[in-house]
Amino acid sequence: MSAPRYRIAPSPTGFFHVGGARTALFNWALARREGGTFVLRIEDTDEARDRPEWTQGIIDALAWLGIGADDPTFEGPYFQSANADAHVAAAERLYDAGLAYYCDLTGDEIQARSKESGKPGYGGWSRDRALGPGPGRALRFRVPEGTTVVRDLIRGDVTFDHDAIEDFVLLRGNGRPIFVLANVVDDISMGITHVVRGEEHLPNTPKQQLLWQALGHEPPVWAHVPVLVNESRKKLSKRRDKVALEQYRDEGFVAAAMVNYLMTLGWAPKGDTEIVPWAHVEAEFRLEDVTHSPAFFDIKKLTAFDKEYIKAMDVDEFVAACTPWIPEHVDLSTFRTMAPLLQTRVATLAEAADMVDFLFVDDPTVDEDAWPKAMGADWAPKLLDEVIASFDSVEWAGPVLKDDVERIGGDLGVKPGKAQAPVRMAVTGRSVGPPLYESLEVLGRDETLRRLRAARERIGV
RNA sequence: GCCCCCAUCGUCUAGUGGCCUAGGACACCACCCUUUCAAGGUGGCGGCACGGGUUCGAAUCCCGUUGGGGGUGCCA
Repeated sequence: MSAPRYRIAPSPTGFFHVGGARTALFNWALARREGGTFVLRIEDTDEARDRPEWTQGIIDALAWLGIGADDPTFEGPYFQSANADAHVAAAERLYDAGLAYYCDLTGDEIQARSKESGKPGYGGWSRDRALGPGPGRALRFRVPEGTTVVRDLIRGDVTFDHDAIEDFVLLRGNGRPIFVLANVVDDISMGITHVVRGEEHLPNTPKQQLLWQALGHEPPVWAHVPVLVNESRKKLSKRRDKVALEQYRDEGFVAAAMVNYLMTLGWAPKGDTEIVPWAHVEAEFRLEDVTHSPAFFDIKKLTAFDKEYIKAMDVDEFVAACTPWIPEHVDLSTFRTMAPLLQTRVATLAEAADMVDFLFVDDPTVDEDAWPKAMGADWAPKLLDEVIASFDSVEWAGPVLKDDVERIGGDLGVKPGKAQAPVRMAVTGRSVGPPLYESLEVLGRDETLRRLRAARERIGV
């Protein structure tokens, strides 16, 4: 048997759907392991052709996931529209062979007839009228009697009665091919052997299989993966759900985490951990093991995966990954010394710079809601006064500063956890953040004292 | 309406007739640790939709019910 060829056929709509991303990953894993190829075919439309950035967006999104154009496994992108002549030619071949016929009924007429007869849909009105091609006439496929069995690698054999399949349109009245036709013709001409796609395509599969056979080819191996749903178990939609892969990328999710998480939707690696490297996925993933039921795309769990991946990075890797979100005014070497403290604290790469931004601005932005709680205690002014006095001359090292603040707090009858609060608020402007004394060490004596004095002044007497 | 798919903790899943007193992960809760927040550690909560079969034995096989989802255009 020759090398398998997998494909995805996304329609460019301005963003890449996370569900499409998962399907791509499934195909990619298989193609790589089996020494096959992975074909990207854009199901483009007139509108999309005027917007090359949409197609580029898909390519960029795939590249982010690690599905790269520089890998010989990858092929494409191809464009459906480039093959339009072949689609029409195939349709005409079917007409010549008597497997399709022309029909002059309009949509309104079909509806009227359906209403009159009480039977929904197109009733095969023009089947035997022997109409030739002509303006406004659509070419319909003559669905034969019988049944079609779709052999699905995930779902097993699914039987469809032809009675329930209409004589569907191949060419529109204007002569342009319809999606199903184009899809099959392209799959055939590109030598696709495996069609792994979303479950929503399963009901249309018998039509495609019929077309494969009518065109004289053995149908490919089918596999329909469960859809991704939202919290109300509806298919993820652009309108109400966060489905654009690009959005997660821009918010600072780690690509490897996204890849790993997406793979666990409908499939699970053996063992007690779901956090597994791609190499493991590539070696272990089997379509036969894919779940049958829809999966909820859970951002909370994605976030948990992201934290794991961020924690596991080495420092340089982490700093490099954060770079796109680090503003100009941030000193990179200072950021790097703080980095290990951030890695256990941030959920996304974008949060890191923000968490230590107080180190790099003239004055920290004060969280006014948190201020009263941190500064309101009656011992707070006194503590600040003594800390200021002591910090003026104490050795400037984190552990020393810690002992100092805790000693002063202790003298006032305040526990270590509470004692640091006013200092933290004064210096960082917030009640939560990275470890305080390490931050002070990095900030330096002069700036720390300046901020402490400013805060003390704000409290007044 | 018709067709198709699906059904294990809140969520993602393991489970392919005895290993199941149904396992893990995320989330949640509690405690420990602790300079805030995290991280880490320990423990807890929580599920086979329902009803019939088949079988010595069913989460697992069959049938039905209910529930959910998808498809059904001269859309892609």
